[in-house]
Amino acid sequence: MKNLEIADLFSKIADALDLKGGNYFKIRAYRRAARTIKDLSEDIEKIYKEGSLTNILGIGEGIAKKIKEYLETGKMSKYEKVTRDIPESLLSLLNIRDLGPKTLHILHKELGVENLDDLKKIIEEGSFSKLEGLGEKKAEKIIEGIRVYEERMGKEKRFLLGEVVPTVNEIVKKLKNIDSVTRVSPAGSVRRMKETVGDIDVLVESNRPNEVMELFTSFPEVKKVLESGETKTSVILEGLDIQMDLRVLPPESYGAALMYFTGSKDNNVRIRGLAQKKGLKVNEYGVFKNGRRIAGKTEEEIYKLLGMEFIAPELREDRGEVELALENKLPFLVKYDDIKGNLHTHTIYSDGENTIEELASHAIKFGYSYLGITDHSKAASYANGMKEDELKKQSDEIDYLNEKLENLTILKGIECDILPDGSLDFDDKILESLDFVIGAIHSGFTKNVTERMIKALENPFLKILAHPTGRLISRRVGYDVDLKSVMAKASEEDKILEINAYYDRLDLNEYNAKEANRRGIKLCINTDAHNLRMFDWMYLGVGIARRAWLPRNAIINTYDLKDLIKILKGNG
DNA sequence: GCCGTTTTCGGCCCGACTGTTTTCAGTCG
Repeated sequence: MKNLEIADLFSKIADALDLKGGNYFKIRAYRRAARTIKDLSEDIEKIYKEGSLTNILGIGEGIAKKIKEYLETGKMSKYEKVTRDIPESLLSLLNIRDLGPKTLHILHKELGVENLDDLKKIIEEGSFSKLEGLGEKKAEKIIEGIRVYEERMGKEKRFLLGEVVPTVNEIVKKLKNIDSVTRVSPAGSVRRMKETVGDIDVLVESNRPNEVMELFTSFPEVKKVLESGETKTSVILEGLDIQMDLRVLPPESYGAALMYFTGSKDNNVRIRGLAQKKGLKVNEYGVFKNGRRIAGKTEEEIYKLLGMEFIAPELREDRGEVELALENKLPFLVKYDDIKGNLHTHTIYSDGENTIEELASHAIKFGYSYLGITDHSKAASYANGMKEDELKKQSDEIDYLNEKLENLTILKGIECDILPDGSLDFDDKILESLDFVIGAIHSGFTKNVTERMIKALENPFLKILAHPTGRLISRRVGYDVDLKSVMAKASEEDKILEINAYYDRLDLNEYNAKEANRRGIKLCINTDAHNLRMFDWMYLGVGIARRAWLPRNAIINTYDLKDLIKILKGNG
């Protein structure tokens, strides 16, 4: 897949043009194309060969031609032309906060800055502040920007969604406790449930913004205040060292502001353009007609006024959702409380921290009607995998508990290792005695993974394939696997793929989940819980499913027990 | 560079905060 390479080229073209003071809209078009291509789930080469590049929103004749050139020759003359006189070391300086294209262009032209060392030097020497329009304060801001930039080695720092949500919830709770605050909501990529986020946006409804800002900036969680005005305050938080932007707006604007600060940027641009054609103006204060506000209290009334369906935050990425909303054709998404059970959990029988009974009472607290117990099989020695006799003992315990429990059914499952030869870790006879079998690869990540998965999927008792790519977002790319072939097999054999909701896995990711659904493959959202706290991750998995536009019936653990068993037993 | 149910040309979202300024440009989201 050359998607990322190509996206990167367009992104650099945009940066280079930006630096040279090129046409704003042209730059925006390149940036948008870069983002779109980066987000594509399909191989761009395949799309090119089908001749359907220009069917993609934001890719027209010009950009399609450049993609064609790159795919056929390995070069993109436009890129080479615009970056000829701009070293890459200069372009990357655009990632420094408070140092934008205009300033960098001047520094390059007037003082010959080409890289980070040059930049540091001219600031130290004082020649920076001598330039017109630049002063000491600006220099200080850029020095701070350089510090952060170096810490991140020039890369954009992203945080795992699951990593920041507890902090967000904590701060939201505190903001709600402020007297003059009537509504609070996370916005931005946190609200859109992106698997990684760059910063935290929170929106507050209040008629006393100054009071809110003052209280907020004195929270112990706040490490440093970057800027603070009447409607917007930016800070760096303790611990995660993440930027958080707080916005405060009055009730009549809260919905408009929520919509705007939720984004995405591309979605906003599209909505505002749409409004403009209808003779309306949309900003974070409301919808205006001839200067008069006609909506803004809630997102719902704004969408309605614009003649479109409500768009769930998870869909707001400008991937065609605006067009569908106008035609009332948005998918009916799976909801967070549609989930009726967790089907991948571990107990003290293998590497979990809790007993079956403890998990069961926790599942009841979640309002679940079933719970799948799936401890590791014997090959998973690192995880204290179960031998045959332990599995039997566990089975007896589950029978006993099921007699006792009224509102929950415990299902007998196993997370069975897929061995190096693609066979499963227990005999078919044992597997047959269980309610369902999850297959998983836990060793040999680079050894014939595709073949092993395909062979395992042929086993009639394996129903669910766990964490199909094996990735850990922050730590490893995952198995060396041809997911397309695995999906083809899963579709043929009527098997289920897991969305593992553990916050560092989120595997399948949203793109793969969408592809699986397109192929008619059913999915299952599990938390892979090793303790009670890990049940909480379920909402992350549902977030992925919603971002993948999945309807409820694509997810088997939204089904009633009766229908679920039919599927797990292969009669569904 | 992209795009079109008034348009194949002429538009392209809109505002907050800061610093260096006396009215605005740059940066960010």
